[in-house]
Amino acid sequence: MARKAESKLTPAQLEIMNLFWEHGELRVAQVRRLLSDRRRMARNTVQTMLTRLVDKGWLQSRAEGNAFCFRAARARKSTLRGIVGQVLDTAFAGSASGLIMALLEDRRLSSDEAQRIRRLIDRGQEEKK
Amino acid sequence: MARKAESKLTPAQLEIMNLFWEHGELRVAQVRRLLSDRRRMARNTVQTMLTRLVDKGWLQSRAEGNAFCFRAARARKSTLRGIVGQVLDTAFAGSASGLIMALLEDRRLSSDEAQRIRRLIDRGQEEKK
DNA sequence: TATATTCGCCTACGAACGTAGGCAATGAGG
DNA sequence: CCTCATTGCCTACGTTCGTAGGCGAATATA
Repeated sequence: MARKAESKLTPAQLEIMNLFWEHGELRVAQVRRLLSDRRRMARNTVQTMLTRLVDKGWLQSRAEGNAFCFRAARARKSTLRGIVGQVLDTAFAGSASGLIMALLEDRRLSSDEAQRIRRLIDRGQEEKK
Repeated sequence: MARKAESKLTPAQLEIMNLFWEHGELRVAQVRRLLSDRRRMARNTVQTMLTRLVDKGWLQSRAEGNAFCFRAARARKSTLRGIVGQVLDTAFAGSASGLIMALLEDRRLSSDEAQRIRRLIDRGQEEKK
């Protein structure tokens, strides 16, 4: 599949991408409205960001009547995988346990989450065999 | 402790900080030499980056003779914790298991690492009680 | 029909980054 | 004493990011 250069997303861009992954297809005004809860910005700011995200291949746009519809061009899953991989390499020298250690220092897990994670690890181990 | 605004490190900056966390106190020329393995840059480029890192409180400098010595001003551990926390919030909406899931999808763990991580989780759970 | 709203597009601007050139001082070697 | 390499400091330049203003077209509304 040759992931193409993965031009890292900034936090603000990621925040926008999250909207698309959650809501599917959106128009500029909708993005702005959804975003307004946590981050107020002018219409043109949103427009610019969307345009740039299209330029870099994170969004696709489709003309619908007089306006435009945007939607995510890459899956959330693989994107997050890329982000984690990036952090893993640059900050933790590839040590997954190092990363998880930092994670656990920062946040206490709920028993529920701990359980879930344990299952994930076990499953990963099984597949490997 | 009031972590002060944590003005995020870029990948290049993190690469430099890693050198300081590993080697302690360094001068410009040394940084450049250590860096040259993976990233060749002019002396002044290194100098500029160090100056900026000092400005932002990531490094401290100390005059020694005619030259300067730099060293990390913040601990590696808390910095990494901050980075992970940032990713956790912006990309995974605070879901630690989501992050770990992405991690496990990207890399197969060695049995060794899996074991270590399980221990980390168990320990976290014990402390909580 | 006249006015207000919505939208796309072009342009801009300050900050931060990565990159680096050039100059002045200082110290080492001949 | 003169020359050369090292180092600090100031300045600069192209790019990306976040922010947004303004113009013109289309659409809705009075």
